[in-house]
Amino acid sequence: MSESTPNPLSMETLVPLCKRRGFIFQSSEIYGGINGFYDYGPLGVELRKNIKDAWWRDMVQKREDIVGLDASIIMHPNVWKASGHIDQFTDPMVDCRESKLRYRADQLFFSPVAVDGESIGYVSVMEGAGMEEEAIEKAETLKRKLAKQGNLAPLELKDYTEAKEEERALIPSPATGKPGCLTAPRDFNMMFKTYVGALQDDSSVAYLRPETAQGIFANFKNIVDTGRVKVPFGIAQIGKAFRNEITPRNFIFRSREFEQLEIEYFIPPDDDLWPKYHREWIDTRLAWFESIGIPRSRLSEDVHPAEKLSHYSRATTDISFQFPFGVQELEGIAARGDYDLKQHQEFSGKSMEYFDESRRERYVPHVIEPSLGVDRTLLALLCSAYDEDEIDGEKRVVLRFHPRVAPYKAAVFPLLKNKPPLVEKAREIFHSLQRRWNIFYDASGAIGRRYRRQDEIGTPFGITVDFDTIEKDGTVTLRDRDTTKQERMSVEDVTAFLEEKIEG
RNA sequence: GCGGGCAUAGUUUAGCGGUAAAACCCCAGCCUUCCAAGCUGGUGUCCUCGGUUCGAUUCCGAGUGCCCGCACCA
Repeated sequence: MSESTPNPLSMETLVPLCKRRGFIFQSSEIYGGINGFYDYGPLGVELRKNIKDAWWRDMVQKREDIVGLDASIIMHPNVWKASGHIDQFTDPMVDCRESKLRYRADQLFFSPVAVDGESIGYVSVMEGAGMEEEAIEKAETLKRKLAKQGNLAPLELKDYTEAKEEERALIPSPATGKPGCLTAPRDFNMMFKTYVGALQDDSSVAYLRPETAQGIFANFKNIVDTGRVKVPFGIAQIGKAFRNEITPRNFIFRSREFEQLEIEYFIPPDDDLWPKYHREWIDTRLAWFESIGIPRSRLSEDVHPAEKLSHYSRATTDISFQFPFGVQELEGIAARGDYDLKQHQEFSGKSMEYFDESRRERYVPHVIEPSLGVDRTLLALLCSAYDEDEIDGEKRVVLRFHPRVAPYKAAVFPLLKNKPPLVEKAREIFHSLQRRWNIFYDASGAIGRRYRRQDEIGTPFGITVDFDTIEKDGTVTLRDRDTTKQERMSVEDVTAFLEEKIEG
């Protein structure tokens, strides 16, 4: 669509447009705003809903092997113990006051250095392949600096979370080598905490879910028992999730409240099977992005290197999008093995085994997880759709949304507002189309202005009632957003035309 | 969380120690037979709270928000 144009959109252009046209507002703006939360206005909510509907239609309703679910946001706290979020969503962080660098305390290692039994200080290194050699080198340097003679005692590397307070004063920063400038480890738990019931004590603590996936795993047994599903099959869910991000950034890209579109696709546990399913899902998802108007040229596959994989993951491939602020993840497609179901089996004491009739055996299925952010997709759509061109020497801003996701599918105009027969006919056409789609009606201002207004909110078609419509042949003009070309067609043909463009 | 920058109308900006301006947008009306035309009218707590001052939108402090860098990001 707009692939040929360079489209050098900056966030400084997009954010005001989103506000001006009612797509996205900062949350609680009248109170000064709240960091990391956003509200969707009249057009944003339509765009959002169209993304979710398209996904649900294509991933759930049009497939025989996927069923839907809508689990609650607050679940039993043990769900998060089993999933590992209570322990591992907490990353103890350490700041270096000198270099302003930040480290994860569990990735930072230190050791006392002793020469002939006399302690001469500490060394610190970052976790990594050569960290032991690096530590020895640093210890030698320290020994030379202090002009000590003798034998270096073997180093004992421990991670920084185990450092005692008196040790922290002596441990140098790995960057500057200066002792005592590292802070104590501080916890950043990313889960929002709340209390269930009237009593606000430790027994009533609950969490807002940081991902929708666990609601699916927690219902696996229910769906297997009642859903008439057979492996391989998937469970899909759309819902809000919450993460207390340290630094929300880049508009709605990383916010503290966001919505996920997730599928857990359960497959047999054979080691040679999952790569095939993983690949299939990557291809399915890429094709879907293209079907809603995100050009393939701005999408890429990023394979997570083995050493950066999460503890549960066998392989993760991100589908990334070229945002104005860089290439960033839209969707993660992870091969999660049987980690989650096994964890819930252990913590709940309930069997998560599935009986495979065709193989006459029981197993805990493995899973492929395509996990997408609605808000990120919406931002990617806005970035893909935004374009500027020139009509008769006038600059035009146009959002070239695919008709399927466009907030309004068409706008209906009487050519002139002060001629009642035109208005009457336009209202009639508007009401008739409105029964099926979200349609805009506008009578105010010059016709050119009305077209431009619709261009800027991405309405793909304009339908104008003029004197030929009421006096001659009953045809209207249908104006195309992308080309600005018009063609005449009968009112009856308009419906078929729109249907073809939107649903076809 | 750290460092730097910024905050005036819906948007983009100007301006001043004496209660604020332009353009565009938006709304209503007039006019208008297809691409932001014209005319008339309308819409504003200078982010918040403190301090200095006779007087603060302006100077100072704190808070909040936004942007950039670092770090973090299941």
